[in-house]
Amino acid sequence: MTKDQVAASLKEIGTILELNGENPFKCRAYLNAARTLETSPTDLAELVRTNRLGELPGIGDALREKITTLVTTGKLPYLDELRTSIPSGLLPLLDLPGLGPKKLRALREKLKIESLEALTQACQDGRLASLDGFGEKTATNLLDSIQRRATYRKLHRLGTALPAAQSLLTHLRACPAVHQAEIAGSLRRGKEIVKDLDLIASSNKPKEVMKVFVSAPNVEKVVAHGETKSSVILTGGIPCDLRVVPPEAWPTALAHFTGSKEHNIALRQRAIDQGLHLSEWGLLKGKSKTPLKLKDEKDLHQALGLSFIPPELREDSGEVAAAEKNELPDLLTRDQIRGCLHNHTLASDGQDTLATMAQAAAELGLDWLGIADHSKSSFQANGLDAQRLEKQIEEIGVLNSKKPKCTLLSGTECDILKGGKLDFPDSLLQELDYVVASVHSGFTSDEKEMTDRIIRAIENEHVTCLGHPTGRLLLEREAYPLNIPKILEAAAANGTWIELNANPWRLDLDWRWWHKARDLGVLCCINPDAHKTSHLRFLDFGVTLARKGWLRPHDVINTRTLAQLRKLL
DNA sequence: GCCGTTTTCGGCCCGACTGTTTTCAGTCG
Repeated sequence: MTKDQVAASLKEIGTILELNGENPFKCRAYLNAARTLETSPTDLAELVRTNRLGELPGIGDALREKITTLVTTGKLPYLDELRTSIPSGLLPLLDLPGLGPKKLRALREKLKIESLEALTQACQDGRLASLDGFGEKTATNLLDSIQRRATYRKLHRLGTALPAAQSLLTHLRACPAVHQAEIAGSLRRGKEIVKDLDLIASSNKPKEVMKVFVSAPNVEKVVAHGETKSSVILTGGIPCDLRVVPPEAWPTALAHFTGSKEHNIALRQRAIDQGLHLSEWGLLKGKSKTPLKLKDEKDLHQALGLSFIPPELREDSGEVAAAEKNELPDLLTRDQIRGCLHNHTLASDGQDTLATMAQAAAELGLDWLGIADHSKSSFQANGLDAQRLEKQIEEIGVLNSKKPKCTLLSGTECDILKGGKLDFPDSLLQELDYVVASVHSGFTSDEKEMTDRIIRAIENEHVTCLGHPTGRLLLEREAYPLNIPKILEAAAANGTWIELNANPWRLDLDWRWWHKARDLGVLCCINPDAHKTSHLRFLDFGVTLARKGWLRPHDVINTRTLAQLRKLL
């Protein structure tokens, strides 16, 4: 059983226990363990084999035993038994906003509700409203939730969420009552997928700010409208929360609403250990009612004995311990990016010419731009054959002879065929400045086959960089099965770079692996995979995700000057 | 169910909003 499958099983246990009215802390222990596994970059099978599971935080004897059983046998009698205690239609009901374990339990015991249909019926015929603790409003809201279910459940890619948040932010900042306003939540932490948008503002007139917020042009429905907190659904279905705090609470509030939840818990625990009390309203010393004076988040972290923790790192994955020892990495920044390697033109499936792409890259401040059009086996993308590629190499030579602001490099995005053979012969590959090798076919292979296939390409001396390593399309297509630790080791052994594909649909390799990759000595290449000039801006997403993966400037080849790059190549 | 250099038992982050209530439980982030 894979790590994600084990994590899903633990989550299921925690949820069923909640529904059965178990001790909430016991439930949380299972949910915490699931998260620990999901975020741990280590190989689960390896941990089990070497009996080191217990070293993970939050995993004690009971969980170690259950995880071991899951990994080695693929089953868990305890979970099977739990499943028989609840009907299959019950769990999905928990996804409805406003319906938690306690209410669902009451509905099940008093009204025998065990499915969406039964719930809808009870809301409509008045039985639900007549229950203790329920009422008319609850029934209406639940019916509304059921109707909007698809919308509420939707997740959103960074590429769509960020522009929506920025436009709301502009709307808020135009309000004179607003002191400061910022994007918070998972979006500020640079998550590749977000559930909702979190905005925060400081003001002495919160009511006015809230009024401006709920009446913003792209608000479709107001879910909650309070003095300091409101929730809306935007057209397109993205939920958005706004919190408004007085200006003096800005640093603690910004930190609080940026999260993550787990990071916040770690910080609050740290505050308690130091005789302090931390909440969104401020940092209090002992029994004092007056918050310490803080200028910004840096001040807050300092007051807790920490160096400043950038938002991207706040996932409770070692950042607090590193900040305590002043060992946080000096993260990559956008202005350090000088070029990128994986871009397309009209020759294959891109929409702009070589010259236009070079011009656009220069306008973004890039010194060098690699062109890597598809190879011949990618028929669907009008891949180049040897002859057309030779012609492109010549064209690039001509353009470069005019000494443009941004120098072009000749490359290819060469298909890795089944079995690991490349789509072009070595004799052609060696004429190029570099080679990005990617998989575009045969996604149904099993893990071993796909891993071997890719490693064979990594071992080819002409392959510079592995393109979009897992082939995932966020919220659309799963990654193909791959042993990523093995891929990373092969890349390290052969000096092959790994792409961080910055297209918001991909963001592949996933940020969760980069810390490990970095420690293995694997170099990262951030690539927009641009199919038109406007896509070059995807580099911003790439930088965010690289930061999230703890990458420093020298871990990323995009920071090299053209001369340094040529030497490396 | 996990955890511990004050604790091996008794804690486990903290607060806003809603809807149902006359003081609070449930849900959410």
